[in-house]
Amino acid sequence: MENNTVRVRFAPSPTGYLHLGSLRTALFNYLFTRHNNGKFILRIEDTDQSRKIEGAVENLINILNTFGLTYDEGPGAGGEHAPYFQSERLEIYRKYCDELLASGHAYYAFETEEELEEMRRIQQMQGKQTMYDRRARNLSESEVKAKLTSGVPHVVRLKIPLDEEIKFHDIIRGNVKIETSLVDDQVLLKSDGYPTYHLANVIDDHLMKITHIIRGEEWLTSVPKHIILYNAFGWEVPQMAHVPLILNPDKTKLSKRQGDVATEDYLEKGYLKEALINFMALLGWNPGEGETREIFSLDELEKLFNLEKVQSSGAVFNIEKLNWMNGEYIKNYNLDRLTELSIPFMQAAGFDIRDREKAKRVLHVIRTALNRLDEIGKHTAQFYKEKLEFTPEQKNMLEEESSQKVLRTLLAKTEKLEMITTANFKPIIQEVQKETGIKGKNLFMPIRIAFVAEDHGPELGWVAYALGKATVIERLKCGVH
RNA sequence: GGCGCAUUGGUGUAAUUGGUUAACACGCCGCCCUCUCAAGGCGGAAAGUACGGGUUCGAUCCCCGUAUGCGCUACCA
Repeated sequence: MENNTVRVRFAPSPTGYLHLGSLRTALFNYLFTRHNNGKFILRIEDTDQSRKIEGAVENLINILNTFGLTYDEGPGAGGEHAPYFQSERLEIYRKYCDELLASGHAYYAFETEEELEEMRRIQQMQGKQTMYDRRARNLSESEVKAKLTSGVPHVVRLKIPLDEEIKFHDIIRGNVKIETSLVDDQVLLKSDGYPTYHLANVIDDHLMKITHIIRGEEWLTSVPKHIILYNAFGWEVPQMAHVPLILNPDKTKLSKRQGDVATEDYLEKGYLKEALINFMALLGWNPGEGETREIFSLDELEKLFNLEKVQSSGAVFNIEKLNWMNGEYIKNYNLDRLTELSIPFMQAAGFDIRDREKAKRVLHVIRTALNRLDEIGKHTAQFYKEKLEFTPEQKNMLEEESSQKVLRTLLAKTEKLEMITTANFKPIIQEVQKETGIKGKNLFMPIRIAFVAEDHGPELGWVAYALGKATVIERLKCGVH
């Protein structure tokens, strides 16, 4: 039973923020795991000492949690394959690397980075392809021993078999084959003693019993290196699925240069996590079979997701559609939760939101106009005016004889109301219309202006509801002479 | 340059094992609703499936070639 449990991993390197592409990779991994009742493992690939960033891991875990992409094993969650930080597994890599050295699948190399650069420069000048010329493969045993004992800095490289063809199957792309003559003798162990991605990744995936590797397409061409490693160790190769890239509008790989790529930034702008998840899931995947719905909860996605329906070509990140989808979520969200989420944005816009009930009413009334929570300020402002300031045109409108009639009649009727609800104010306006014979713009505009000193906004009945009876009465009294 | 992957309206996608007026959504345009702004409803423009060859009675779907795009080509992941 243990043997056929699906085990999947998300293995980011902590960069300080979660790239949208990584979010989607994490999501696909998560969905695949849950769909198959498997285990989701989080592993931190922090083998690049030069890119260490303080707090990056905490941030990453935080984000995964807020999106509900919970993992079964990993930092904080424990698990029998700990530690889950590659930087804490150095001895493991070293041990397996020694094995490779002993079996002749790997070898020591002593070139400095400068020498390698020089080598590449020459190759480039000669029009040859740039790759390690494998010179250290010819070092005699005694030469190697001498350099080692005298402490010359060294790396360990993978001995790629010459002239073989590596074939493999990718769940998303089908069969792929690559000539080994084109594959570089990859560095496995760096001179600082840290493993490269390739070594650490293969060892950990095997040790952690990963059954399916789901990662970005940019890894596709390095699969042969990994397969050679699995073979050298005599390990079974996990199944693989390389998901398409997320692209900029100009079809290049989604990058920082052309907008926000950090998931955090989207949260800050008031995109809801449910909308982000929903949208990212549909970027490169769809349920197929004529399904035309597009709004899916995480639960629904878990039920529907399968790797076979993942697209094989890159998907442009269409922010217009995200905006629409986010708007859909805002319109249909539980109002109390929406209010909670909105409070920080209202605060940021400088409103006094101590009255939660009012904030809730305001949200109820303006949510249809919203695509993002950070747009809240401009739609909410009219409900939080301390005192009204009228434009000359608005003043004229209020002074009109008919306007005064409308306001007076409305005031009398409003005072009789116990409280204003979403439904009971509109009928009152209609009564005013009947009694005064005034209708259309001449009926509504004076009221709107008297209420909020604005020409636009939600329908009047709702404006009154959001304002509350006390304010409505007060404003009407102000408007009447 | 080499290698790999990809290619359905502007964008995301759909199209039972080859047979559809090539569907849905976003965006865009128009109309309706309406005090305004949104939302909502209705409708429209927009791809003959990158191009060229095959295979087939028939190809978006299978095969080959070309073009284009992207990715990789580090002691980064």
